[in-house]
Amino acid sequence: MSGNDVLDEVFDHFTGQAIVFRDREVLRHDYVPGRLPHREEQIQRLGETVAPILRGERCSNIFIYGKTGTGKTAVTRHVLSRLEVKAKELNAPIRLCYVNCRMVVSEYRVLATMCQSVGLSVPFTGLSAGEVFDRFRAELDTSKVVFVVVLDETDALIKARGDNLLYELTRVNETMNRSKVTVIGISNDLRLKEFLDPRVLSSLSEEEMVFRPYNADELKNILLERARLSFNENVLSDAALSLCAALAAAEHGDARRALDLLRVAGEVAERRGACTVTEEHVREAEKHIEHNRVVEALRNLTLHSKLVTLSVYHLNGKAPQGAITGEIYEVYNELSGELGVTPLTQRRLGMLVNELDAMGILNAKVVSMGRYGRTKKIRLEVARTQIRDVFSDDSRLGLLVDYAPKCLSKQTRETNA
DNA sequence: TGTCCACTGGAACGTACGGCTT
DNA sequence: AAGCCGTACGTTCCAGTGGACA
Repeated sequence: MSGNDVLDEVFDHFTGQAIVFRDREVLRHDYVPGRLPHREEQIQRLGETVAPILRGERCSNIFIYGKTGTGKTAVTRHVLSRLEVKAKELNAPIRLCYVNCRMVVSEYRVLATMCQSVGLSVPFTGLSAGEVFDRFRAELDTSKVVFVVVLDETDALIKARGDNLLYELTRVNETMNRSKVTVIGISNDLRLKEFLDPRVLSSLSEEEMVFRPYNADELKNILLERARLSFNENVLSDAALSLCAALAAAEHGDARRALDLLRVAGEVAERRGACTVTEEHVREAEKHIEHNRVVEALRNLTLHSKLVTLSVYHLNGKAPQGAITGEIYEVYNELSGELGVTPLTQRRLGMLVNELDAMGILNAKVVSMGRYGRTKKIRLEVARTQIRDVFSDDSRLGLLVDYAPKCLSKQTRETNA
């Protein structure tokens, strides 16, 4: 059979029978459903808080905490979109601006996005943040309007750049005559308060909301609701749905994760030509998602981070219980030499290890070896085969996957002696 | 009980780069 | 063209530290 025949078969199979999905878009993260089960209380509370805006008054700043997939963003978007509609009906002047600080990670870009939403275009770079802020304030104050800015994943911005922007935003109302600004901060990190200046904290948290994680039953209801819209009738087995809910509930009640599992399980079933989505498809989906996450993360690492990972890979081959920073630096130096790259300092390597730890590629734990100092014990957190697969495809690193570091054989000889 | 190792991790600073304003 | 600015990525310096060992 030629390549074209194979493809024809694949495509025919896919288009001929849309058995599984009715509308898979409903399962995507950015889909805002009409109803948000188990968040009625939060919707009402947020609604009550922002309602004064409809009378042209500024409402309290709001800070929303909760882990990923607890519905913070969905509730906020839902309430604000209704607010916007109502404001239009009543002719109340409002402007909404939504910024995801993980995507828009610098203070400057956040300001630029805010400028955009008041119809002010600013250059990509070249101005100081202060200048952009002044322009934003001046433009906003040319008319009487309530400006609501939602800073989603604020924790990302604050950890990277500090709370200067938030400080400015909370004080901006003092210097404007006509317009008013309200800030809605959303954070995945409940400990964010520790990073904030007390002055910022007090004015930002005029109103505080905490979103508890969903439990398995609640997740099941959410999934049921979405499944009705996204799957065809009688396709999804109850067992598969319950499993998605249970797996996501075990992982801090993340609805996003549950929806991902459901979508991918549907796709697995579709690919296999199955008529129903079963528990087995969900298990398969779980593996699939994790595998993709790791492969993507490994592929996108910088050269030095890849070299560090590879050094841990080589060391863990000899000592699975974990290698210490000094050893890793030695192997890393040798690998860099093989590639003809200037190695980074040990200090920098320490930071790269921390980053890899945060990404879940490595596991680093500070340990004290008493008389023999304090260091980090570092292990690979992903399967060795995954490292092999991804790095073997890399044009530069491919050769180093099977390379035997000289400093390692020396160490082994010493321990044997 | 004090010493001392092998680091950790904070802070300040350096450099290169793209891109704006004047 | 000069002077800034933000960003990314890195270096240098150094105080601090947990706990085995003498």
